[in-house]
Amino acid sequence: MKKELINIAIVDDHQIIIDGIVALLNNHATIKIMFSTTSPLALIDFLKKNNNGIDIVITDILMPNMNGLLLAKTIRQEFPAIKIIALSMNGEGLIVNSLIEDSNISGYILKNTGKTELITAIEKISAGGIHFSEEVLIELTKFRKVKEEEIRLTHREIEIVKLIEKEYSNTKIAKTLFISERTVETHRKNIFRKTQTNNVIGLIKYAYLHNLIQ
Amino acid sequence: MKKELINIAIVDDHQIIIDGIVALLNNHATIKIMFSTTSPLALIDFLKKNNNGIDIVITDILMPNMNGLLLAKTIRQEFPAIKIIALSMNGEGLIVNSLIEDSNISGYILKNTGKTELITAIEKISAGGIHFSEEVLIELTKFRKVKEEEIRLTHREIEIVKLIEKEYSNTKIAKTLFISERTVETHRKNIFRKTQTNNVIGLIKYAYLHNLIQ
DNA sequence: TATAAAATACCCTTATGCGGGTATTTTATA
DNA sequence: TATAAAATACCCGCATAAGGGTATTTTATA
Repeated sequence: MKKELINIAIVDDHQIIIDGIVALLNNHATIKIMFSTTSPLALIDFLKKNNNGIDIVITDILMPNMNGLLLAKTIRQEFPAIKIIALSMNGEGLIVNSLIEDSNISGYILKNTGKTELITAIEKISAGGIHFSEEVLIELTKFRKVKEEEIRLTHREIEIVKLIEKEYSNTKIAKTLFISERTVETHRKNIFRKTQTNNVIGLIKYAYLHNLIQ
Repeated sequence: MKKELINIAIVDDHQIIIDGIVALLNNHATIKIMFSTTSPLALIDFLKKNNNGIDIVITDILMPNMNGLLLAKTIRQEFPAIKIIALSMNGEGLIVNSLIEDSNISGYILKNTGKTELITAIEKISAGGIHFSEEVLIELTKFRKVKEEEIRLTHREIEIVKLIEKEYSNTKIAKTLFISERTVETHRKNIFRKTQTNNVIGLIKYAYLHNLIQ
């Protein structure tokens, strides 16, 4: 027995985007918006209390508090039948990758694509398919290549990167970690080698890019 | 003779937000959306060719190509009768301030506010009033305080900051700008003094924070 | 056109970073 | 418990950054 309506829940920390999506999707006969919220936790609560037929969750992936990534993982674990569409401002390489690898999302669309693509995505995904914005696919292949060559930093190394980012000198890092300045220098050298950088600026950019900091 | 309809044009680089706003405003009897585009330049073109009664322009303020700030200034100069509502993801202190000081915008609303506030804002502004989201007002007073202590970097200094961020050494910066390495060192010293930093990392963080880069 | 601001350039010294090594001890893990 | 990985620590040396000055020329702007 096939369901007629596609039931949707929306999470986005920008109320106006929710209002917008609601307004434009409600005109479609096959789509029904059951729930919308600015709080990912509120969605989880809703699903737990009242999981009456939500098919697809549309979620922003850059939200404060609990980010879209965590939300996607939670939904995946607790409500595996629900499909997820990530909605994003841009194709953030790292997040895209995490979402697809760890959360098994079904779709990823950028906010700069129009309502037509959104509806197409919803219908494809509801039918069991997947949908990714073209830009996302491009970003993804770019990122995958980088990742293969990526060497992981050790805990100690990450610790030191964080102190470098806090503008600590080698001397201060040594004092903070109760180790010799020579050791700090060694770690620093290894970090540069692994990250393929050769100065602090390159390193800090790498750290921000790979989310080593924050 | 009072006009019944409020004629609106929308600029936002995210098509989905345009679709959303269009969808939710078109239900209102007093509001008519005359034009919408992802390109600020397209709006200027439209206004020049066909300035038939646009009352309010709703514009995103963080757009590529020509930013909302420039758009606001242009509209102010060339079509002073048109009122501007800035639409933003967050209350970016610097931009908020510039918009209000230099562009005389009539309203500033955040995207995390709902459709009710948007409509209220439009109606208030159409009647000759102003409307700012509460968060924006808070951000504004905070920023005003900071700004008093803030010293502006010169064009040359910003140029050099950008090269530092590109991991250029003083020697390379000197060669790139066809100036002496001594001059670069002087600029660097002045930059550190002005930004109240004392190493490249602090400087780069400052630059990112104050949007000197990109 | 007078004045201020910006851009240019030099002097000096000390501190720190960065790159090349090698080597030992500690901690995981197969 | 054997082996690898990680963390520790030292050597040397050069290059560069950073902090303290002063001073001239160029460019805006009132």
